Amino acid sequence: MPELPEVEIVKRGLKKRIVNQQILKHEVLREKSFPNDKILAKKFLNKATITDVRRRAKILFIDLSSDYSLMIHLKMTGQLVYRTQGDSSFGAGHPNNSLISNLPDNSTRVVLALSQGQLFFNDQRVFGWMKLIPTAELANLDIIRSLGPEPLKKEFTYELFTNQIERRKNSGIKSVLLDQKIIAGIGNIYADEALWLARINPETKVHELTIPAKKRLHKAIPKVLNEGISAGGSTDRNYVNAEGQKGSYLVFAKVFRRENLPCPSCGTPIEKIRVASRGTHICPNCQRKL
DNA sequence: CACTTGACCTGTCCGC
DNA sequence: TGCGGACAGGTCAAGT
Repeated sequence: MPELPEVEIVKRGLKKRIVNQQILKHEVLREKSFPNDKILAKKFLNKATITDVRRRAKILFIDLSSDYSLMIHLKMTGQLVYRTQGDSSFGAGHPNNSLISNLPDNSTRVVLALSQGQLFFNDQRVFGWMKLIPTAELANLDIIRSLGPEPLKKEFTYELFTNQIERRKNSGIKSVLLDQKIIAGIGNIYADEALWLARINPETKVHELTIPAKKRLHKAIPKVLNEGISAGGSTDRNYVNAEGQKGSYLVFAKVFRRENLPCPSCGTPIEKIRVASRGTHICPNCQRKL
């Protein structure tokens, strides 16, 4: 579900609302979603104050005054929704943005009671997780250390981009874009969008890419990610922001989930194919194989 | 080592 | 309406 733009939107929403609040207690409705030592959780989670909310790749960190952090991965269907009691201001956003009306619901896995509201970790498919980890140890975790560069940071130069993708020169470019060790934060939606914008067939091997194609792709990646953020994230099914509102339902998407609709560039019907065992959307005219 | 595939879960949608 | 199968935004552990 959530890719870099969606996780970024959740981060911003949470940061605005929950920093400086105290965690009064927590309730784990599904063990797999928060597989922590219970004594540890009681000691370092309850009574702690939230000091910051951060993001790296698709992973969120909620830092605590106990020097521990909640590390959260939403995977496909995870949501983090904050509510205050009887708050009527929610839902005042985009007119298409419907709101989760009842919480907890049948996908709620963990509830944090905060001093001024409640934070719900919902996750229909139970692939996501949250873990309590000493803040100082986060950067040393394998899962963090092995991540590729953040594509919206200055460090994401053309040279770094090509060095990274050429680590997998015999793979198809789409599967490489999805590899978090190569570039952090791209998922299935933004991979398809970036490849369309760069006019590259997703099955093209990295070593077959021309220099102009690589330059187009390097520019396309931050462009589509920023568009996603501007649109408030994209909602295919489950994604909602920290207020429980959906994103702009893929209004910015040029190919994703638009099979049989005309390509915005040339009018050819978009096709849905399978690449690296993922649903993949292309314009067969603009994104021809070499 | 590089690369691909199946598994993890639950819900929904589509065709029969 | 019911049932089986395919599919869904992500990542691993296995396999070749």
